[in-house]
This record gives sequence, C-alpha cells and structure tokens, in this order.
Amino acid sequence: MDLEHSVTSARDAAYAYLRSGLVEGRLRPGEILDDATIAQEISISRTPVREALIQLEREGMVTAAPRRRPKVAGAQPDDLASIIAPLGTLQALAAQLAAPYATDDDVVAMRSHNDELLQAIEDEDTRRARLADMAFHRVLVSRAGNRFLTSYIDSLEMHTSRVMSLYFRNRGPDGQSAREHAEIIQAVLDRDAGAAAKATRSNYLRGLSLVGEEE
Amino acid sequence: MDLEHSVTSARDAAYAYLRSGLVEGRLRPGEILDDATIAQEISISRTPVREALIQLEREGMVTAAPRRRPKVAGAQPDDLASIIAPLGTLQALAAQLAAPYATDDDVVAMRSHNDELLQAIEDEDTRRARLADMAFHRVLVSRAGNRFLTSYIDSLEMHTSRVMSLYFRNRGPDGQSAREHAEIIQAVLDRDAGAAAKATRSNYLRGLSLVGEEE
DNA sequence: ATCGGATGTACTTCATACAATATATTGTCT
DNA sequence: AGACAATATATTGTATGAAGTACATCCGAT
Repeated sequence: MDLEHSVTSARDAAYAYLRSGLVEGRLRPGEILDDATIAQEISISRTPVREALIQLEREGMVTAAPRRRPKVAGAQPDDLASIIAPLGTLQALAAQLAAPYATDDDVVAMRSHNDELLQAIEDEDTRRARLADMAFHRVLVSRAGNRFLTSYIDSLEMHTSRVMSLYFRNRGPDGQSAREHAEIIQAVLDRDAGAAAKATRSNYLRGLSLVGEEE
Repeated sequence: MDLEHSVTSARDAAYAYLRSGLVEGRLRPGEILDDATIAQEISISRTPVREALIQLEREGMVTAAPRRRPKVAGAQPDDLASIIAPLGTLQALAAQLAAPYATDDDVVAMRSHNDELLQAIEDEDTRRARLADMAFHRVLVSRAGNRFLTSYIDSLEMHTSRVMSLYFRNRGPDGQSAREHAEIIQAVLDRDAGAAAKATRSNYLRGLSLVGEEE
C-alpha cells in the first residue's frame, strides 16, 4: 500500500514510528512529544526525530508553537465534519477527472476492492472494510494523475483514520456504501464524469452523517 | 496579512528566504539547493536550512530524493491546470460553507478588495490586482473556518504565484473577474450557498482558460 | 494568604563535528 | 583512444554539545 519509500533513513523511521502512533490513536491528543525520549525509543539521535516532527506539524498531526514543546494535535469527534467536507469534494473532483481516462484494469481493480469491502462487511472486520474502501477510491485518485489532489487526499485520509481510531473505533463503511460504489463504477463505464463525481460526493457525505449519529 | 509568526527563528528565516525566492521565480526549476551555501548566505548553520527545505519539500516546492541534492521542483506552464482544478473546487467549497455565516463586515471587506482590484486593473498593476483578488477570496475562506481548507488553499495559491511568476508574468485578473466577484457578493447577501459556490468555481475556471491562451 | 519576583532547571533551538554515501577524477588496461 | 576500475573529494545525513529561552518552584513582601 504505502511503499513510497522503504524505511532506510533515521528520519523515515522516526516519521513512520510517530505517524503510526498518531493514526492508531496510541498517542493521545495533547500528549507531549519529547525529541530525546522518542530518539531513545528507536535508538537514533534527536535530529532526525525533530525533522520528522516538522513534517508532521506541516501535516497538522502535531502542533508546535515556537519555543514550545511539540504536542499531539488536538482532535474532537466533530472534526470529522471538517475533514469530510474537503475530502468528499476532492474525491469527487478526482472521479470527475479520472472518469474519461479510466482503463479496463481500473474498473477491474475497483470491482475487486469493492468485493473485498463486501466480504469484510460480512465478516464484520471494520478495519479491513475501511482499507478496502480507501483502496477503492484510490484507483480513481491515482488515475486522475494530479499530484496536489493525491497529496491532499492522502493527508485527509490520515486525519480521518486518526479520528476514527480515537472516537469511532467500530464504525466503518456499510452495505449501502458498497452499493454506491457500484454506481460510481457504472458512471465510469458510461464515461459520465459528472455522474461519477456526484456519486462519489454523496458516498462520502452519507458516510459522514452516519458516523455522527451515535457511538 | 501573513503575521502568523514574525521571523524570529533561524528556521523561519531560511523558510522565508527560500519561499520568496521560489515564489518570485528567482530560484529556477531544477536549480540545486545546497544547504551549506544557503546557510552562508543568511549567516546561519545548516540545520535550520535543512529543516526549512523539509517543509518546502512537503509543500511540493522542492524535490528531495534521499541522498540526492535537493532541487527546486519542476514546473511547467500547464501545471496551472493541475493547480486550478483543485483550487477552484476548494474555493467553491469555502464559499459554500461561508455563505450562511458571512457577516456584514465580510461583505464590506469583499467589496473593498474588489474595488482595489478594479483600481489595480485600471492602473495596469498586475501584481496588485493579483493580491487584491487573493484577498477577496480569502475573506470567505477564513469565514469557512476549516483549517484543512485554509491550509490547502494557501499551498495552492503559493504554487499559482510561482507558476505565474515563471511563465505568465503579465497576466492577472481582468474586469470580467471583478464582475464575477460582484456575483459572488450578491450570492452571499442572498445567503445562497449554492450560487456562491458556483460563481466562485466559474470565476477560477475562466481565469485559467484565459491564461492558457497565449503570452 | 496571595501575589509578585527571582532563581534554578529543563527544554528548544542552533551550530558543529563526524560518518556514510554519492560523485568526480585519475590512472590503467584493452 | 575509450572504457572501466580505483581512489579522492564533495555532500548528505546523523549525532552531540552549547546557548538561549521558557517554565516551575520557592521565597519575600504586602
């Protein structure tokens, strides 16, 4: 999935270590991130840890006021709304841009991820369902071939994962979502960019409103 | 405008120094960014320069493969299309979210920025026109109050500025753009979120198509 | 007793030194 | 002469130490 760079450098190691802790909710909002401690934990020096923290700050996962100890960024359940609004919009744009150029292989991949999603829902494996959902959408994002789109969507997915881990651990895509995916696939087959965008947007917005309900 | 932090730290100094060079096109695409040299130029050490480069890499202004000298990110005239697509979409979303909550002061500010834009166009001051245009849109972005939206739009504006500096130095918003802004203001006054979004989107998309034409 | 100030400690930031890797240069062999 | 190998040089990434700033704690004064 995430093979952008194998973990060779110390900085990457620190980044991966921190990011997984943040996304999985092991590092709680407000928690202080001390260079020296983290460096010791993974047996490297403070410099690459600092560099990783700068990256994560830029991505909004860490807050670091000047001359102030860095902390895990705050997060609340209803942050999900702030994330999903741009995420749904950008995913819709990706679908719109990709629809005219999607290949047969793309459609095959989308179908396969959607089957995987259905299976995961049946098995009540929330985590696998979320991964399959993300993989499904990533097909069109990647086909859209816009590096800004890709980068922002990745970032928003990361934040979504964190908020889900923190507050909605048992929530995930449902059967209705899988049906909406079928709609998206159909729109792509029809080369109907507008329909693909619309179906994608409503897929995200509905997912949000459901999560907000309780838990 | 940008008073998030006065330039106190060495890292901020390096960041500001590099960013202005990049945005103004003084640092050309592909140019090598040697931290030692840059450090000397502004009389600090390599560490904060490296940190600034990491930030800029995360923002797509610098490319830095591991163990490879960092370079100014490549840029081409038609990158503008890749930027404007998500930018228009996100600005439209900002307008949609902000429209219901816009205050009288917001409207006053938008009008004033639009007047400034008209004046700049009359004076044929492209740079001032672009600044006024950005300020106009920033009103609703800020009212939308979504930190992801704000951050991505800022980043995209930075890239836009760079590409404009590099390839479309004399191009800027025109009278038609100012008229479209009036439409946006009217939509906001009507509390019509959909219309505000639509007008904003087309304002951006038209701006793009014009730029592409010649020069 | 509470507020203000001063001192000590801890931490952030920056600089520099060192190690590891890539690049350039030189020399040798075909 | 051209190409490949070996060595030298430059440069990137990491570690550690030093300096300056903020925070906490303790004491004194009102």
